[in-house]
Amino acid sequence: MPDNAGTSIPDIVIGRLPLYLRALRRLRQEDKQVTSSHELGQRLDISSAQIRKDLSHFGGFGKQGTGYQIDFLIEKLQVVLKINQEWMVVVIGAGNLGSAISHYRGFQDRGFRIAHLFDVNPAVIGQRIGDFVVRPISAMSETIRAENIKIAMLAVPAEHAQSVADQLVEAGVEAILNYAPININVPAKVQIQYIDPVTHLQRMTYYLDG
Amino acid sequence: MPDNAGTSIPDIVIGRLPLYLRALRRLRQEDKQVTSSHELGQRLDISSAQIRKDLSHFGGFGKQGTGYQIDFLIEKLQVVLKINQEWMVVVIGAGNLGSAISHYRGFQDRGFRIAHLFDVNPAVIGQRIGDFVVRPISAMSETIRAENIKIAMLAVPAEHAQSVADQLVEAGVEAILNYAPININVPAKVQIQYIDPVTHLQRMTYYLDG
DNA sequence: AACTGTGAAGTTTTTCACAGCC
DNA sequence: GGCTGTGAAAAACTTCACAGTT
Repeated sequence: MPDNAGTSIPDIVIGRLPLYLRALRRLRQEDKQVTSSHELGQRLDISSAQIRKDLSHFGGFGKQGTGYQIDFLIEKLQVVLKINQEWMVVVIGAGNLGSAISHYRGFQDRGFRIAHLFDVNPAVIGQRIGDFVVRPISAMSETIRAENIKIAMLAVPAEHAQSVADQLVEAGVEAILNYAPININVPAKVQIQYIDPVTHLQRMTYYLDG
Repeated sequence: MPDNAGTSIPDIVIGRLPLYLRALRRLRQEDKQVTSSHELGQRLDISSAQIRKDLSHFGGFGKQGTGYQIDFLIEKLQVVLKINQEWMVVVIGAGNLGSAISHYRGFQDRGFRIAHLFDVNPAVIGQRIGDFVVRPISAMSETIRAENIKIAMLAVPAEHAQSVADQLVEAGVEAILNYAPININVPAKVQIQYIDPVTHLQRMTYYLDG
């Protein structure tokens, strides 16, 4: 759980902002200038009251009778989420998953740039994957420290996830996106998020008949 | 939102069960036989009361004074989640992401088997990716119907996600795991879950300084 | 002694509903 | 007329705390 001591804004609200942002950018792509809590809500399957209340935590971004200026709201949300800047990210693990992450072009225009790709396997170190040359994990801590990198994506086998995470934290990383299907423990000040497709699938099968 | 009309068990509870299951399997790997709500909670960063209450929705799986038999609880949770069977899954999109998904070996022992991999691009149709030969998307609906497949993983570009999802639903798919960074609309009876790494990253940057 | 299962209490989150503005 | 922002009400969720069991 994120440390909310200083602010009063619920984490669950923060978690919805990226969804609003994604939908807003989509609307802009469709050449819309203005939207409403109702329209956004319909797209996201979230009530309009919810959206208005969430946004109201950060100031009055809308206009009565009119709605929200899409460009303006995008800008504001980017500032709130601190993605009105580009964050450098490292990827650990150059297997199938790390490789797919490294090839993905969708980070760049949403606030993130992959700076390095590390792996422990001598067979892949030095090889080119996407725009990166795989670097040895032995150089990881030093690089992270030298470049003041705060965010890591972890795509190593489950059995190594905890120890690599420990190294990342020790090197100064403050946010980890863990793709390994295992819980890892980090200090409270370090942010952690998980991506495990199987948990999503298992959540859905509950509702299927069969 | 899943349709909870019939049952009274909150979706948020269902969403935690896969996490319990994952942790339990880990404990078993460590050769433990028995655990407690306290031990599980510590690993998952969830309160022990929460875990006990969640599990109590499905019956008394534990023993006072002792805790939970790990094998027994795993079995019970698998039945609750309906993964005491193997679900066939199709993957749509054979790009970097679809390819990584198709190579991933972690589905099999958690209740899912990839049956087919589809793509629209003639250049990749017929090619081998992992254990699969990429099939044309034109054959998708018929195959899904013929094999009574209920689950799909969607790894196509955002601009095609909605139309492919429509086809999937039309063909009888009842659960979609969408990797495209866009919201899609499906009938209420169809389950949908999203995987978008960027939303996770954006949620974490809010808490970083800088 | 250790731990579960659970009502009751407490907290958080969502929805309602409407005053106020464009 | 349409829409936001927001207190107040309602609903959902989590934690407490303890009786009961092994």
